[in-house]
Amino acid sequence: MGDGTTPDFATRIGVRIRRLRHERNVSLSALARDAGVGKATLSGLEDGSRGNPTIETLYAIAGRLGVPIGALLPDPPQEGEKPLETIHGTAVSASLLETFSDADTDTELFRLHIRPGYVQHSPAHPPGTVEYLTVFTGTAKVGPPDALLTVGPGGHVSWTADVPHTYTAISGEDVFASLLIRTPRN
Amino acid sequence: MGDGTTPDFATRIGVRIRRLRHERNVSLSALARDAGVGKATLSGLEDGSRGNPTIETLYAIAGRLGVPIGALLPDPPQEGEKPLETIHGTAVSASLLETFSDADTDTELFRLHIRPGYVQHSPAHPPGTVEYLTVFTGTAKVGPPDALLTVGPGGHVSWTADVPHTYTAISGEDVFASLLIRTPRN
DNA sequence: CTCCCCTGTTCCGTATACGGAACAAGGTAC
DNA sequence: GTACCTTGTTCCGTATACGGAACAGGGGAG
Repeated sequence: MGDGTTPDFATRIGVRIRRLRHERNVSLSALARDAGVGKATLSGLEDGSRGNPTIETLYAIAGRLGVPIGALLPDPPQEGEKPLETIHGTAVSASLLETFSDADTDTELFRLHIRPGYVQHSPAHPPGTVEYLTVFTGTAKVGPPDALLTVGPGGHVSWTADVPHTYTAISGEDVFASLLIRTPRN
Repeated sequence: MGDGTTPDFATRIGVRIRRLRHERNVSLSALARDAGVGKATLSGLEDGSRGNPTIETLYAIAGRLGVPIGALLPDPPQEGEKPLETIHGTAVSASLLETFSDADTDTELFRLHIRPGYVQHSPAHPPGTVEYLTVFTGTAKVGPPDALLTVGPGGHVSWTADVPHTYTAISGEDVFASLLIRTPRN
């Protein structure tokens, strides 16, 4: 490996950890102790000599710093242009930004890009699934074919997505939006 | 280690990877090859027998799947209560889930928890900043003091946040919500 | 049937991330 | 001065994550 990965990958993580640690005025020893990792590990990580930490290690450190893992890492990988083809993505590309599980619901947050000129079809999701769309730029027409909703910049709509539904960018403009999909568990 | 970490930590990652892979209709072999990791590694990761992957491995896989690292991981660690210093969080804890930069705007996505019984004050953000709040549970009253907005479960509001504003959970119920803050750059 | 290409799993030697311990250096107390 | 507590670094044996290779099984093609 090591080829696709950025060269200074190691140091970048180290710098972020050290910065976050200093912001909180905790010593290396203290953070290591509280996070349950060896001082050697943390020291090596921070100065970049230990390049490739384990998730468990990173988790412990991030947890103790009160930040999500993502905050410790260089910007998302996104090799080349693989935006994550959603369902049959000619019109829509969706990047899954985050998933989190509440007591009885799974939530997925996507960042959505709808290209004009096509209609994106999405099949029915499990019963009770609700989608929340917040549009930042452009105007979109979304929802079940018999109950399409139009939503412009700054607008927000939601619909139950347990029936087939579509996404369309209208007025020839690209649509950028965030999409939250909430699925009841079981 | 292994004490603070959830027990099924390993399997959770595996399940997510497998689900994302299946959604994309790629085989394990293909993903392993394209991501530049061993099939053994990926296989073990997916079925949970390989519990504690290296960041480099996870990065390669996430990159190839087109998702940020966070999407592969169980909920943010957040040991104890270290919610990422909001403003002066007695009433609100906010976890920064993701930040992304568009051409001229920085977007921050928070997961918000508003505790009832207090009023959370937030100072003015830079001019042009807009906040988008989507409430999942509870009812919140938010916005500038002279233009408070009430929003219940499933509801969504937005307001320009370049003036001081407040967050309150009303009706004695905890509010869980997602908050997007969009700040124009320069 | 054989041959080929694919699937995902398991085996195993090597590389390395891990934490405990020892360490030098800097403060403070007395 | 000594004694003690920090700080962050380095040494080193052990545990383990890694990928290459071998593997069993499933479809087609002919």
